[in-house]
Order: sequence, then C-alpha cells, then structure tokens
Amino acid sequence: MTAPSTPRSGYHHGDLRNALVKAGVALAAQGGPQAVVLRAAAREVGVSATAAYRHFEDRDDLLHAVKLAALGRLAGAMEQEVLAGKQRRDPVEEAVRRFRALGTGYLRFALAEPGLFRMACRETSGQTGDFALMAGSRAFAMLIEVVDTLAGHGLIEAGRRPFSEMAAWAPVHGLANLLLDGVLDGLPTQQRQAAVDRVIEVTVEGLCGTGAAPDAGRRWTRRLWSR
Amino acid sequence: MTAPSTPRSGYHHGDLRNALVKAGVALAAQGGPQAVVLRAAAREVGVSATAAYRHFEDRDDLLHAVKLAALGRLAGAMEQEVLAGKQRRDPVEEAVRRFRALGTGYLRFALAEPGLFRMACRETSGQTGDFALMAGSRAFAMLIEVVDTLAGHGLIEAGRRPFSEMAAWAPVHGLANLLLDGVLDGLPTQQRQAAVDRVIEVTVEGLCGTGAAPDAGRRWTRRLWSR
DNA sequence: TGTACATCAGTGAACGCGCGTTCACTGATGTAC
DNA sequence: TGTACATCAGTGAACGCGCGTTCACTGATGTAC
Repeated sequence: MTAPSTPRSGYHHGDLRNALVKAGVALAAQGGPQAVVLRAAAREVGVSATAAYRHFEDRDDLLHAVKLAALGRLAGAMEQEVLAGKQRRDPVEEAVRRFRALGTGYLRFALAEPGLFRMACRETSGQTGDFALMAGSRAFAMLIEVVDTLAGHGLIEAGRRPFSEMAAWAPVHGLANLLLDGVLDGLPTQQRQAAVDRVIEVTVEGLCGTGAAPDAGRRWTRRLWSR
Repeated sequence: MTAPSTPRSGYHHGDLRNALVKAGVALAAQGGPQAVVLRAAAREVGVSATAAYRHFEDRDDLLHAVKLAALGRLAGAMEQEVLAGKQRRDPVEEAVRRFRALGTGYLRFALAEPGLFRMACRETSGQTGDFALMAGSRAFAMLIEVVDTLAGHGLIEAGRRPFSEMAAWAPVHGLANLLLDGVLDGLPTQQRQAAVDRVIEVTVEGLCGTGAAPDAGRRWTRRLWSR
C-alpha cells in the first residue's frame, strides 16, 4: 500500500479528484469512516496533501464524496443480488423475490464491506439529502416498484401503502448494524442465519400478510454465510 | 463546563472512577463517542489526565465503561416507558402494550439522546459480550417475557418462536439509526410519526399475525414528537 | 507558427493543535507493632 | 496511643504523533493575437 496505486504521467495528474475519492474508498473499506484521512488519501495517490485542496473544500468535503461513492456501491450490491436471481413468471412471486433479494443484497454488502457500509450510513454533517442519492438510486427505485406491485395486487391495503418502504428498510438496516456490532457473534453460523431468516420472515409477513406468501422466505433465501 | 462538576475534598478524590465515567457520559451526550476524550473527562472532573490511569488501563477502557453506562441508560428508558403506561387486565393485551412500550422507549431514547445512543451501539473493540449487558438488563428480560407470553397464547407458533426478539429489535434499531441519520428529515412531524407507526405496525403484525391485534398500534402508540 | 501571458494544478515547508501516554515524583492513607 | 513504613492515588512536565490547514511558490497548460 506504499506505492501509489496510479502512477502519474507528469506534473499534472489529470484525474486527481476521482483518484482521491477512490483512495478514500479504499481507506474506508479498511478502517471505516475514521480511516478516511485527507493526508493518507493524498499519500496513497502519490500527491502532496495540499493538492487535495484544489478539488475539495476541506476534509469534510472529501468525506462526503467518499460517502456518496459508498452509497453507490451499496446500491450496486443490491441491484446485483436482484439480477443474480432467477426471474419468476408470476408477477407477485417476482415482486417478493426481488424484495428479498434487495434485503439480502443489503445485508451481504454490510457483512462483506463493513467499513464501506458504515461510511455509507455515516451521519451527515449539515448536508441534507445525502440519502437522496440512495433514494435516487436504481436499487431504491426497485424497492418502490416492488412495494407498488404488492400493493397493486392487494397484498398491501391502499391505506397501509405509505411508508411501507421504511417498514422494509428499517429491519434490514437494523439487522445489518446489529450483526456488525457483534450482537450474534457468539452463535454458530447456522443460528445466525436462522435469526436473519426470522427477521426477514417477520418483515415480509408483516407487510404482505401471512396468507400471501407463507414460508416464502425459507424457499428463496440465499445463505449469507457459507458453511 | 469549566468548573469541575464535583469539587474535591482533598488530594484524594474518593470516587474518581465513577466521576470519570460520569464525565465521559456527559461528553458522549454532547458529541457522541468521538467526544469522549480522556483528557477532557479528567479536565471536567478537575483532575490531572494521568490520574485516569489509576482507574483505567487506557482510553479504550474508559470508553468501554462509558458505553456500558449508556447501555444502562437506554435500558432504563425502555423500562420507564413500560412503567409509564397503564397496565391491562388481559394478559395478551398487556403483553402487546409492553412490547410496544419497549420499542417506543428505545426510539424515544435514541431521539432524545443521540450521542448516548450512538455510544451504546458503538462497535466494540475486541471485547465480546458488550451487548450481554443489554441482554442481561431488565429491559431485555421484559422483551423476552413479552414474547414468551405471546408465544404462550399461540400468537407466535412454537416453531417460529426462536429469534423473535431479533425480529422485534432489528426494525426498531434500524429505524432509530435511520431517523438519527436524517433519512426523514425533510418530512413534517406528522409524516415522520406515520412512518414510525407503520414500521411498528408491520413488526407487530409480522410477529403476531394480523388477526391478533388489528390496529393495536394506532390505539396505543404514544407520539414520539410533540406537535 | 510563434510568442506573451493568464490561469490552472501542483509543491514543500511550516503552523498550531490536542491527543494518548510515560515518567519520576509526592502527598495522603492505612496497617503492624 | 504513637510511630515506621508500605501502599495507594494523585501531580506536572514532557514526549512523539499525525492531523488539517496556510502560505508563498513553481511548473504545466491553454489562449489571444
């Protein structure tokens, strides 16, 4: 990690801003938000620390850019998980499948990249609408679409449609954080998986009702941990 | 904040360890985990920074103690919320009431004391079983008791009993974090409350089934924000 | 096509800061006899 | 009850660290004529 990842052609870098963000992402991946240090990012790119100030107002500005990048990765992981699964014919089944894939992708990313996940969720400093990027991502659009489909088929009553996305997001987000914070660390893999399954099961049934997709979870859940 | 909060009698403090933790809690309340600085805590107590080393191995040790204190406060807030409500005759109704009160207390604490909440949830450094204090608290015992009651009355099938606590904890924990991270900041109070209600509604129904306590949420929910 | 010059994107030394931690120390306390 | 002494719980100066940020600067680039 001592050698600059991108050797520079000459005096001018050409794409320093992106290079710094990339380095910041790498730092965040290793050590979380705290590890995103302006000087370290510059060092990594092979540039003086001062050069960063040509592209960012201050350290916070850099962190914000890294956060947006991390959010993008998270959204990408969710999308990837949806695309990896086999599409269903039945629109409701397909909606439920996507719904679960989005959640699984979220969890998988959090577990695989805890530093980036924490970066993505990091409290925003004054800046509003950071989560707007999340909300504006294709991943979030997918979630809305899925919930719309479920509502369209009557699995969610019209009166209960509002904020159903939050009802899906919250448990998955909470579970991700609890897992990263080691709440279930003492348990064997199998039991941890059971806990995840149970959380998702309750969420799906709470949203759609029991009759709609009984045990749908168990059938379609990909394992988060390989045994 | 310049004057020591507890004037010392003489050369020996008498209760320095507790005083330092208390100061640490105050710092965390103001600025979150980052603000818990060993020197600042000592300053607050009116003692040299070195004195802290008589009672804590290093800064991390102090932080750990502060974290435990924060967890205790969180548990206390949950308990308080249960005690504040009016007890029901019907055991199932009472169980659901307590269940919701625990969640509401959790959220209320997170919103009222974001710094302490973040401190309580802070990633543990190597130490295992930090959440064991949580699990060992009366608040968590209440949650288990509540879920047991629901299961005892058949609202949760025996096969689905395991990890139902997690299914309750995760959404509330996630919602708390999302709220603190400003996800719903643009919305008026009323809508934010609606989002919270919806999350809790889905959780209760997902756990107990729709038939058991339809709209129980709406009737019993205390507002998180005063209008 | 060549030249003058403004602008852009870097450099490197230096600043002050507050931190965690160490060290040798000293004042207060408690206990054995 | 008094004294010697070990132990405990504090002090204060000092250390090295890495950070964010500033400053005056310089090399490269692009544009007008």
